[in-house]
Amino acid sequence: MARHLITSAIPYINGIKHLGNLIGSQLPADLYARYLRARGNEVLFLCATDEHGTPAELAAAKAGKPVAEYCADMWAVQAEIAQGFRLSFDHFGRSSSPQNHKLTQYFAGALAAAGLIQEVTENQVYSVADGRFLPDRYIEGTCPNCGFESARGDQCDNCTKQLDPVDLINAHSTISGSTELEMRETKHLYLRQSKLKDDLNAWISSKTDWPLLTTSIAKKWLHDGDGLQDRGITRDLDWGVPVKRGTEDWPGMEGKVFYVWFDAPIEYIACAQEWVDAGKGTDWERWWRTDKGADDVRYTQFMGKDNVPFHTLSFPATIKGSAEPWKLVDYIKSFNYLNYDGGQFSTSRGRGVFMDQALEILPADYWRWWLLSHAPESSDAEFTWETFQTDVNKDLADVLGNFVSRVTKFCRSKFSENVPVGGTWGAPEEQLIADLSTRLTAYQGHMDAMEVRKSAAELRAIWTLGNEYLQGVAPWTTFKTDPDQAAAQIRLALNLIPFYAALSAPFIPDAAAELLEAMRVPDTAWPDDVRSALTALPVGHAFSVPEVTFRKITDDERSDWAERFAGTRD
RNA sequence: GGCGCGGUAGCUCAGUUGGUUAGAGCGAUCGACUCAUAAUCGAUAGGUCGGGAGUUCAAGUCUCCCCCACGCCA
Repeated sequence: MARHLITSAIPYINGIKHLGNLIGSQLPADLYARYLRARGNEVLFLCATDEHGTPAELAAAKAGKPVAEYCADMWAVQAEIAQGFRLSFDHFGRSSSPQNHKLTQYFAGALAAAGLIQEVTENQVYSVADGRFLPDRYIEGTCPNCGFESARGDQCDNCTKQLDPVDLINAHSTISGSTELEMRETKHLYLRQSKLKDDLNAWISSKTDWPLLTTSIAKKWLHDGDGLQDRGITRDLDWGVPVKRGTEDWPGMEGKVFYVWFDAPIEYIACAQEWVDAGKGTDWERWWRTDKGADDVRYTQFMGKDNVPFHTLSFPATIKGSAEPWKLVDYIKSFNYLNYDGGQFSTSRGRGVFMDQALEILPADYWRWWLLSHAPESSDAEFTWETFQTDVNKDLADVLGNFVSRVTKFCRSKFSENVPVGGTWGAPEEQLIADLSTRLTAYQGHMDAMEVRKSAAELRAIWTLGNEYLQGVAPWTTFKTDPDQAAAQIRLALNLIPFYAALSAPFIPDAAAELLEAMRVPDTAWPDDVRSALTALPVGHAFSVPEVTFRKITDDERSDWAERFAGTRD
């Protein structure tokens, strides 16, 4: 069996993520991780919180907490919600961990030694009242061109004219409102990505099997304008990884930290160290160092399209530039955006459903199924309450849930709560096995290829085969003239339940577990062979009729939720 | 303004390297069944594949122009 390293883009720390964020990386990554584990592969699935940068500092200030405390609290919140959605991370780390601090500084040292770090002195806007340098997005003023009052430091959103912060009339800090701004000289480190352009280009060009979305974004950044630009990797902030060259101080860089986009991807590696230090694993290097056993690892990253440039270029530049045998990503699966009811999900405006709210109103499996079966793979996708209600009711309650219900209840009323004896298989059963085998092969093919929507459609078709079979052989009719034959039919149908549970677990793990429990099957292997899987339950095996596995979403609930989540989050 | 992803049945989407009557699910209509969460199963209807021009024996599928929507950027 193969070894798979899987990472999901790490969510930013400042608040709870919405469903669009969830389906953009963590959820499909979890689907893949669960599937590969079920198929017997060795999997290391990592995620973490991305904690550094100005937004975290501001959010902490707004919450009235020291930033370290705020981040620790929010990490705990996000970890709990991730658990609520059954995201099966082997470790959920933090980019602020000591391991990441050390490793980030280590990479900076290696890049410097390779001649890929350049020290640049530049002028930036400094806010005396805030006591800090201000990124362009935190400076506003009146546009000298059109008079728009909320023009940002880098451009006017009204007339689109490109601006310099010094051009603005009445320029002020959006943090404090202070107009006491001045230009100050400051020194920063730049990663000379341009020197790695050819190497990165050749590498990206060799990835012909990557999603178009991934490679097209990468190539745009490589070739647009003057090509790949050198990138500042330090900031004048307090909260972050202190700038060091390995373990040594970096003269002239005192009091500065690495830019969040430099240290965040390195957390993928540091997270594996955290995983070991937490006592969950024994050797992280065999996942990350190709000279120490990671050469047979297949590394897959999941992310939304906004993260693609950093994962196709910036982070690979860090890895390649270090000239050390770190594991490079083998496959990048990227996703478009999920829209909410005709518009965008909006964290700032509280528009749409957020992860904590979703779990308050429905079990995780409902969301997992709908989001995955509508994953925005080829283009942006649309969430509406109408489709959510009809799809979930139809797929989960009517097709799968009701199948389990009709089979177990029929058996209980005509036979008992034990797998009945008697009868033999004939043509309909052979046909069912053939059909299931065909679809199982297709399902596995789509899952292997990370074709999420197609996988969901195939799984649903497998569920439907059970209903088709029952409708065809009609055990309720057979029973009147040939109870033994009806027993054979319902025995087969009962066996379909654990079979479905095994195949469905990557999508709907809780429901799958409930079905196995009801059927009194302690554990189930992936059904490589359909025929043997459908004879797994021994005659006389006791089971119980499960509770309603999926209740339906009512019209009242749908309209209530549509109203509740349309506006502002309180 | 530049760039990017799209524009396929009422809705959500599939459509490999151009090749027979363009597919699926939902919804709709009709029928079957009655074991089941008023569930299920079957059948039928529904599309000038955004518009136009071109290449070709043949284009949803390639080329050019235009329109629309969304996103990114300067």
